[in-house]
Amino acid sequence: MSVRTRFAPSPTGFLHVGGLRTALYNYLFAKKHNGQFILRIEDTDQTRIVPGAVENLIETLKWAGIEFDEGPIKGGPYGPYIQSQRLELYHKHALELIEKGHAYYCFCTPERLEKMRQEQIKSGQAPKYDGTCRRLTPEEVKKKLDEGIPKTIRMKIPEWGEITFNDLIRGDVTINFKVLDDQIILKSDGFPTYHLAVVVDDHYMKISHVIRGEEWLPSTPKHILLYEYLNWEKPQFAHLPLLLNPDRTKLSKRQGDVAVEDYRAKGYLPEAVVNFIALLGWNPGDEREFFTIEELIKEFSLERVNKAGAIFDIKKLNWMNSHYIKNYDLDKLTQLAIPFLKEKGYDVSNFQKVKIIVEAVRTHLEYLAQIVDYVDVFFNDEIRLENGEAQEMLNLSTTKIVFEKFINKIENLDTEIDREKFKQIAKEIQSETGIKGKNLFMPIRIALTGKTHGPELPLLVEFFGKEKIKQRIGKFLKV
RNA sequence: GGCGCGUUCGUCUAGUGGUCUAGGACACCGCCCUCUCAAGGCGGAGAUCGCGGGUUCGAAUCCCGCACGCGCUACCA
Repeated sequence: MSVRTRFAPSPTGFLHVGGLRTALYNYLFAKKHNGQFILRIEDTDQTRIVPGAVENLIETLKWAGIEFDEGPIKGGPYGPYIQSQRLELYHKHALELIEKGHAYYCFCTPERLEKMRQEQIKSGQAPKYDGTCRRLTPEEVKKKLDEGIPKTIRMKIPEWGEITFNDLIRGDVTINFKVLDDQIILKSDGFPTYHLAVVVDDHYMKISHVIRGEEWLPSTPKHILLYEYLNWEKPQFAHLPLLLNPDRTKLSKRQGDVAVEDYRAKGYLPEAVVNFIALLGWNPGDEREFFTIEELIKEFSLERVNKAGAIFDIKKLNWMNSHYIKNYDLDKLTQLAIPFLKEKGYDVSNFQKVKIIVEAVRTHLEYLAQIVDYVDVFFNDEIRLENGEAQEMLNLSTTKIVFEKFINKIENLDTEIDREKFKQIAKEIQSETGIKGKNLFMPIRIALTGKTHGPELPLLVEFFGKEKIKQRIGKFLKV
């Protein structure tokens, strides 16, 4: 049987980093086994739907490099892949469950249910459906149905016994039926709840492995029961540990960014985000840390997924992202950096110049949005000495010689200056005058920028070009 | 409250009975490199393996209990 996994988010907003990891693991597992990865939209709660969320979800997965084989828009042999378009299927099987005696109509109002729950909690009991409608006679049911009273359908949980299932990550898990509720599987608005929809869809879509968050572990017995009631073959289950806030609660807003889009907007690279997230809860068993998505596919296995939740450590993500920034294709990186510069009003019309800037400052960046903190030196034409040390360097007796030589050599250049030519010139000045090291370079840096530290000098020189250099150095030569 | 799952440096983790006086990475500190700032290289500090009992010649690794954390307990997913 071929491996088929799925990522099944509800379209309630942005893609959460935890969701991205779930999607990634599903994708990696499917691809590792030459299987298919399916995207399915679980929009059975009509009250929580956010317009545009599906498009956004797809776009974000695409950004991350996670491609699905079947899903909304793209289609596939087992569609539609949006649950709100599969309602008849859920109805059909809900009815089948009633016929087989595994489910029943419930006419209890939400108000009564809520009141019942409150009383149960108050008296120290576990909140649980009291079974009122489970005990209705067929005649009573027919009568209420004929009267058109709003109804839901509940699945029957056996009154005693327990169920044990094997989780690929946690091993055998046993849960007693006593603690399970007669869950509503079809709501009064005609939509299924998660429990019915997930089982029906996973069956029809031939999902072989259900890989999802740990929050689903306690309700897995309900799903297994449904498979058994419907006489369907069960998939394998794997429940992933949760991603946590620094205070160990479930990763959430309010404690930093949780939407993948937030990271994208700040200029985190998709390769870095995917690499980092893959390592939160999984490791290759050796000490490698950097992986392309292809390498992840090759290495991934559920056996090496951890059981305990992992704190989302932004510092380590920053380190990993900075590593990717340092090694990224410079043209691509420049393209990605341009919007941040543009937004601050910097002139980005000359791509080659911008490229020099990016090359010069990339070692400082944890994420691209930070680039604007380092580029002032390239765009500010008003040179002002930043401190006494700068002045002291300029006062050095050797400085005047360096400046004169430098300008002279620049003027004799029949082409524009670049980093290599600058290095050559510096070498010449050194051999001709004996001035070297700090006394040679620092005055030039200061004359060009006013500052005693900054980007690599050869790149600054290449960026400014002959004219600007002559202007700036000339200014200090006159004084 | 009930049920379930989990627990190795601050964080991500390696570890499946002896090679663990517990390894790697991030962050932190120092040194080297260097015109500067970064980057990079090298090194340092940092974990009584949640606690208590067992089993065993020997336990981070197996068993039991406890504690703590998290999750679930909806006509939400």
